Amino acid sequence: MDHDNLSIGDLARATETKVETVRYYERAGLLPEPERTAGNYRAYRAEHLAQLSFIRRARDLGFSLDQVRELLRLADQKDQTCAEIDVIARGHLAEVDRKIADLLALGSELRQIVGQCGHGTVAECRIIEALSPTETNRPTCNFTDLPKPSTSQPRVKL
Amino acid sequence: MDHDNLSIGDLARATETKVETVRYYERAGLLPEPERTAGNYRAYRAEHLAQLSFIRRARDLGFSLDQVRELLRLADQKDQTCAEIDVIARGHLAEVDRKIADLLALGSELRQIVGQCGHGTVAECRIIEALSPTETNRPTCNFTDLPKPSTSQPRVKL
DNA sequence: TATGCACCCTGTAGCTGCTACAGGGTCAAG
DNA sequence: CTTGACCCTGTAGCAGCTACAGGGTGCATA
Repeated sequence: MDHDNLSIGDLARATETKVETVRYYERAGLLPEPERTAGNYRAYRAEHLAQLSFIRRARDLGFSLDQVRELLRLADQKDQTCAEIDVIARGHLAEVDRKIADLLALGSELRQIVGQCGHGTVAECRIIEALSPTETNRPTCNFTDLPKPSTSQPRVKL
Repeated sequence: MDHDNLSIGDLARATETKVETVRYYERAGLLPEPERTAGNYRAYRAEHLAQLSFIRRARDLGFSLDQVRELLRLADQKDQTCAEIDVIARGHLAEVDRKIADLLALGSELRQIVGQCGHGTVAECRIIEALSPTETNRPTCNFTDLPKPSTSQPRVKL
């Protein structure tokens, strides 16, 4: 590849991305289609490198691909206010905080269960017991009085 | 459905699971194939309800389907020690703790970035700036001195 | 000149854990 | 006899990649 063009492999190495992922981002509309060489190789330039770096950094910070697409679009409108950018970033932060709270709750529940294990036989295992339906923890079902469908919260996404 | 059999809908309601998910668990080998009625309907019994409750509880605690399969298998060997169960549970707890740590780090980084936003134009937006490659934050690339592929840590799974 | 090797291309399938159809069959009530 | 709620199978979709298969390109070396 000549002096100011980068092959897909160069770009991938420079951003610690897999080659397949770079192609995936192109298909997904996150990275513009680059020029091609005579041999049909992708030929990237500095702007692609900058854009892919931006994408990677945003991904590292946990933004979804949709959010990254939005951020890229907004980042291009240099004279607009950054209110929308702020909304995306704050929304994502709120999501991260929510996940931390969920995981903390989960972690303490798990820790409690694990802490009770007496290292005996499976029959007396408190972990299995904690997972099994008990008198107080049994799903409501005496085969005649089933509960109605409930719209419960979606469960924690790990 | 007769007096001590449950239809898939009954089972789903009793465990707050979608019908499709129950069938999925069967295909995935988590739930044994039940008997069928004359009309080819699945006919579940109390043991299926107990097992599905176990699965749901384990899933709520964030165990993977593979882990749940293992737990179910181990839970069946009542006279063995629960050492393997303990290993799975502790391993999962360690994973949850790791994710919490990752998310806390991520959250504080995000909070710092968001806190710097001056609500001006995109051109001066500190959020975009934080995402962009900078002098100190640029991917190593002067087009002649590219870094070698590095085996970095996998990024945080949100 | 041949050949080997590293790299590139496209296209497709796989991963997790569901969820959502489409296009049909079953069954009890009215 | 129709309506409606349920059930069946099979397949495709979501995110965000990752991993081939089956080929082509480009450069160094024997």
